[in-house]
Amino acid sequence: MKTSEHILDTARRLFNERGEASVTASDIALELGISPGNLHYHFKGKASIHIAIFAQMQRELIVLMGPVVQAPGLFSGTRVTSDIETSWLFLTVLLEKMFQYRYFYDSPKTLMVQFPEVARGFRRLLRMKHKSCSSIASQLVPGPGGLPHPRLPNLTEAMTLCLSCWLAYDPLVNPTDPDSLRTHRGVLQILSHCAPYLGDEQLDFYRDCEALYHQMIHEEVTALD
Amino acid sequence: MKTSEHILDTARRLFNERGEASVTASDIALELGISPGNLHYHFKGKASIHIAIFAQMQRELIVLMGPVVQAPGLFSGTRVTSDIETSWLFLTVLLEKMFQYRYFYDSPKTLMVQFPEVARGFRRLLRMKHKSCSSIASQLVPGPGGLPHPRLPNLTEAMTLCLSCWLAYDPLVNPTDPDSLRTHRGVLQILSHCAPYLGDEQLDFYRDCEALYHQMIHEEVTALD
DNA sequence: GTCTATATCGGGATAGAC
DNA sequence: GTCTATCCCGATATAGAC
Repeated sequence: MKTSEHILDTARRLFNERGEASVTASDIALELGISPGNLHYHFKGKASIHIAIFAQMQRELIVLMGPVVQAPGLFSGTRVTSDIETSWLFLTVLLEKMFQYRYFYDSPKTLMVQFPEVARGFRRLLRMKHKSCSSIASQLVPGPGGLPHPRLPNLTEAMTLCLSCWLAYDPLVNPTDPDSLRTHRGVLQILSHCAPYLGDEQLDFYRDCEALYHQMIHEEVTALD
Repeated sequence: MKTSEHILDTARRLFNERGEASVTASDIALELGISPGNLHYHFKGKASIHIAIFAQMQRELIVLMGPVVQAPGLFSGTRVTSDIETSWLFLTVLLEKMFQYRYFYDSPKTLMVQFPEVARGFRRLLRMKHKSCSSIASQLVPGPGGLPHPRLPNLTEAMTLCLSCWLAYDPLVNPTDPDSLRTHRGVLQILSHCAPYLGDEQLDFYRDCEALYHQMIHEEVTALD
């Protein structure tokens, strides 16, 4: 593995753990066991590290969401339950990937004001998240007579907001929860917006997920004892 | 008006406009037309300014939410429509107050990791927001036979998330919107979570609000022409 | 309370040897 | 590619006159 990749990995980890603002270039070098001068040889300051990490995140998220955005038919399974199962899996993978870059979602503004290309990229990702949520919602909540449900725009907006802000919000409410629980609860919270409209079969699956979640909480509590 | 109050006002304005991270103590002094030395006489660095501004926000938000949190009966009007009207007004005032301190909601983590007292205060405010949303939701969405609605916890959580994150999220989607529109849309978005459960009379009021919102957008567009 | 001038400190950038 | 050593600069803190 190349040094430059090591640098990006370590930087991302420190940003996630300690908060972007309180990590200096020297901190990253120290953690890696290389000299600040050497780090500067690979990346000219924190700025270029941020650009590189964001580009990495953008590539990986586009790989995930691209198919869904371009072909909404991906979510058109034949069985009723396949819709919500597929949505559940998709959101889990998406949220886990975002979690790897969670420092960014703590304060998107900070990096967006500094780097225009990050701002553009983030808006693009946000549009893709919006389309992904729209895809999910229109599959799970069909309108009357094949038409879109009248509340679909509102529903999509709420789900996109939840998807975008979950990683910043949940740690404030539940600071000590383990990562897997956080992701799982996030997916549930996003899907819960569709709950009032779900049919019986879909609702069963949703309730299975909820039960699984409560079971995870229980295991977590007993593990702490 | 005392100099120290001027300092807090100017600091808050600059933080909101340019982002907290990119405003230095000297910037604040320059904007006020006083010397950096004089500013340092009143507040020992940016840190104590942040503490003071947060304390101010906390006081004002507690004044707003205190009555609602302590006496949920505040929202128990006799007319059906009074519930949603009162909720609409309450959320509007609350969101407008939060808007005055919006720089904080762009990156709560940043200040929370630096100052433990801010972290504690913010969690307290978050719990009050949660209770406020719970109050609103339980009024608008009564369960069967006087019991709480089975989906009330989920609904409350979604509304609290929306209330907490709106000021950070909406500017990313609609960067150029005027402030009043942003607040109004935020209130609508929070209340929209209750829409699937609203009765006819309440739904009428909600639709009136939506119509008003679309009218505001139209006026905004024509004003730009 | 307010100013000017100066000191300090830390992160980031650079030079040159290996 | 990597190191050590040094320089630079911006933000903050301090000293002392008015």
